[in-house]
Amino acid sequence: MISVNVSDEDRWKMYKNSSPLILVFKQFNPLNEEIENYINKHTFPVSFKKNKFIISPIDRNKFLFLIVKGVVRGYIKDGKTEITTWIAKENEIVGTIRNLWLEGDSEEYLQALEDVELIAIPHALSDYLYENFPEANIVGRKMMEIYYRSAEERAYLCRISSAEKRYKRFLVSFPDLINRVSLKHIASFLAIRLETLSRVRAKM
Amino acid sequence: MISVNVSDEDRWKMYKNSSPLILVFKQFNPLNEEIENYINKHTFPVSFKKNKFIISPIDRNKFLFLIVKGVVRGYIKDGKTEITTWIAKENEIVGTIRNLWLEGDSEEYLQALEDVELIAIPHALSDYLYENFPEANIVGRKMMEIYYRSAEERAYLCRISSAEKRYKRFLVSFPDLINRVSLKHIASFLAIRLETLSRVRAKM
DNA sequence: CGCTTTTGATGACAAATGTCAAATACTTTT
DNA sequence: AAAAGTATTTGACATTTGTCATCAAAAGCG
Repeated sequence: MISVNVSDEDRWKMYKNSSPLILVFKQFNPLNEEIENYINKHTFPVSFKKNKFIISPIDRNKFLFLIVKGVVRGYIKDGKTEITTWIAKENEIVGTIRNLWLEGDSEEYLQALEDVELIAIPHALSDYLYENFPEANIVGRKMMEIYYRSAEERAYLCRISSAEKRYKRFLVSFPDLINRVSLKHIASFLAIRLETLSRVRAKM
Repeated sequence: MISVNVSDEDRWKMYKNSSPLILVFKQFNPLNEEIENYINKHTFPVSFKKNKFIISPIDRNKFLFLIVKGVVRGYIKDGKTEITTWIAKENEIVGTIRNLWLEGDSEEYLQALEDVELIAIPHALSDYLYENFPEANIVGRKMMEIYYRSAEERAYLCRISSAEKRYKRFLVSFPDLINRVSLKHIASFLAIRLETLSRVRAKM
């Protein structure tokens, strides 16, 4: 379960009249007061310590999360090995989009790679906003376009032929993550072993 | 340039009162008559022979295309090698989404892998629909969610550790493409060499 | 139909990457 | 500061995949 502890309560009060989510949404479209109030009422902050898992199986598919502070990775278990499929930071929204293409096929996990502060966005809220506020669909559509592009970049990145070239592309595409994420996770994201990444870096 | 030849004209007449695009959109949300008319007026069919390129540099970023018939691949040139990043078939919409994350960095091409029939969707039309019809944003948002999932699947697929496992995943995720796409392109999509794919298949 | 081009399969070998083990460097905790 | 736990590097070697050459099969074409 997602636990709301004391410091979360404080943050909740702090954010009460203006969830950081509002600022993100407003980058895409103006919002009226009614929708802002609704968002403020139905989102809440949560925090996780470094290395903790953000979604327990129980809460899977109940929330999306805006990252207010910190870095989060998403990964899928393929037998014993973990495959990191994305790494996200501040002002990005993460979480499993529902209606998985191949449901039940492989489970996705989210893990905090730093102490993180998140805003939880219940899927029930998204549903309500999409149903009742046309502008929510504008915001959602524009954000999905951006997330689609970033997923395409990830799909391209891992098809680059050599470990070295993939790493170089990573440096260009995600320059800010290099110093925040351990090489272990970067290697997993690049679909190479830690030792190979270490050698690629030594050579450069 | 996109050329509209005689048979395209015929198809245009045939589709005049109901672009196949309408049917696709209606799977996501009802459309009123006004928007239907607008779509019918501003989309048009085009066709390409097998192996032809669908977007010339001149027309890059001017259209999306609904695939009515056939298979299309998208690829990016990485030096001399082509990297196939997706393969799409009937009822999917393809084309470069504007506002590339890293613009000018790498060029994306579209190629017909069978004789294809497409409906061209000018970006100007998308813009107009999003501006003037709230339901267009509902349709767009829902479609982008689906395309996002499929991009995530592609990003996951190519991170699977061995050629054989990637191929097996491909068989499960894209069963209908096996018999329509040459192994050359499947190998490129799986980020392995044709010879490797050939050996993986021989072993199975 | 015969010719040419493309596609796919296979062998021999090279190069890249993975695996395992150990050493070193960093962080965190006590 | 010492101890314990991670993170990263490095070496030796195994395995996978790529490369190049060749051949056969299939598809396209006059």
